[in-house]
Amino acid sequence: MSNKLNNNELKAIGIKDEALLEVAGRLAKSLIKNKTYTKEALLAFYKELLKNPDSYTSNELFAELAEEVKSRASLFKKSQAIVQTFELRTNTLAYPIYGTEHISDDAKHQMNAAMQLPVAVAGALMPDAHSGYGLPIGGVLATEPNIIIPYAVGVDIACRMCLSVFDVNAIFLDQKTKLLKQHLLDHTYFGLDGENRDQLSDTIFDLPEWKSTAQIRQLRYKAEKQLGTSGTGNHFVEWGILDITEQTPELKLPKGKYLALLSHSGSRGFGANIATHYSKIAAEQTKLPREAQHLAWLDLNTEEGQEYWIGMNLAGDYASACHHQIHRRLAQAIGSKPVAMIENHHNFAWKETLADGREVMVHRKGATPAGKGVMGIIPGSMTQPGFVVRGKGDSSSICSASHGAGRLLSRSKALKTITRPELKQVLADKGVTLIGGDLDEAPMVYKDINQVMSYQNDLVEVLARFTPKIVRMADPDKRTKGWEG
DNA sequence: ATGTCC
Repeated sequence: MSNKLNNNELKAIGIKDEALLEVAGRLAKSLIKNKTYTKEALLAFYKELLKNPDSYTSNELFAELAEEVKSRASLFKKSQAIVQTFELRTNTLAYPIYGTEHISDDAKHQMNAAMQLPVAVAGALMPDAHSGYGLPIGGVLATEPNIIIPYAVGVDIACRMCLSVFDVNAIFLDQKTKLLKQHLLDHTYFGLDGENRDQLSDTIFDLPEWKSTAQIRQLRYKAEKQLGTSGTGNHFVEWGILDITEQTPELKLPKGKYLALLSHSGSRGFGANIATHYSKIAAEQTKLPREAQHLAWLDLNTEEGQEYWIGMNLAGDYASACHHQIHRRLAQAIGSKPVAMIENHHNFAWKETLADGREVMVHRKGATPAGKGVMGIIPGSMTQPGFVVRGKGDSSSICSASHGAGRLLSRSKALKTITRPELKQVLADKGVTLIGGDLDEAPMVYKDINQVMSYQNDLVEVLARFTPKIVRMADPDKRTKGWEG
């Protein structure tokens, strides 16, 4: 006879989400083991507690479960906060646009709307900008310091880059192409793959923030399963050649060509849930005219604002941990350790101080932090180089730079116009091996990165150039078309 | 970006 209640038995009486299952299961194990309750008696008791959690919040044994049930009930309750309606300013705050001739009018109109928000302080549009949801991708927006706009951070909170540099000659890439390709196949997981793989241990879940809100507790199990996985769309893990052109302490190595690993991904389902949940709450609390409705904000001086801030920052730490898992697995596979690691968020918000001394909240949605001396990575495409950069601290750009080349073609247009043979040809011409990847991520959907970089000479200094050689992305979307090799 | 339509 089992001495514990299994998840199916608990689910049958209505204990469904992961955080509740954990608490109820743990409690059951000890109470049944020490014979305080029989299984049947405890199930009956749980049913009663679910109906009436308030009656058990001061019960020594069951307070934790009762509180958890109560917090679950209030999670999606409509916020009691005051609904406030705002008008846009009639004047649009001026902002610089880098590479304006290659940026769509859509993206500019979206940025204009952001610069009419009553909470806007400053902004800038990066040379890879294109239209997004709310703030354009490539948009930088500084607001009053107590304001946070979920859609100016983006749905993939802490989408970020991570580069590992190995003290291994780049010749290794040609000599061991097959082996390196196999390592990517064995040690990277995209989309929903790999949720049941063996995990490396990680201290990320020791953070107390995982216990901070009901939503975060509820998402923890999913986050554990997805730790160290990549997403879909433009996410990738790739081996390539890092050509160090400036000797600098940050890159540790002398000028030359080295093996390097570059990854692009974010906070997976965890961050997406935080983002959509608080975007809804922001839209309920902050009513704005139609052209700015997706720029609704939360005030950090409210409970909801504080919760988003905690969730966003935890998503940042989680996304970073995901990259580190990927890099650890692949470093182990090649039997080496990186001598340097460069990384940066490009969908995030930070409390910063402008050059004139004003305290602000800087939202970067598809923009690389480029404060003075701050290291970052600006990827190009599968067939164009990415760049290791050091920020110059340029104040007009709000210490920011582009987060890549930027899209030239929308996903839908790319899927209609680019063919599989065209993609194969361009990869063959450039000597790039691709595992997975759909036509809407083909290199020709992106702007010319060299041109994009030419617009940001005042914003960043290039220290090294990364050329992708073996790329892994999510498999093509099976609903649109198959991948036949 | 997201178990991409609850």
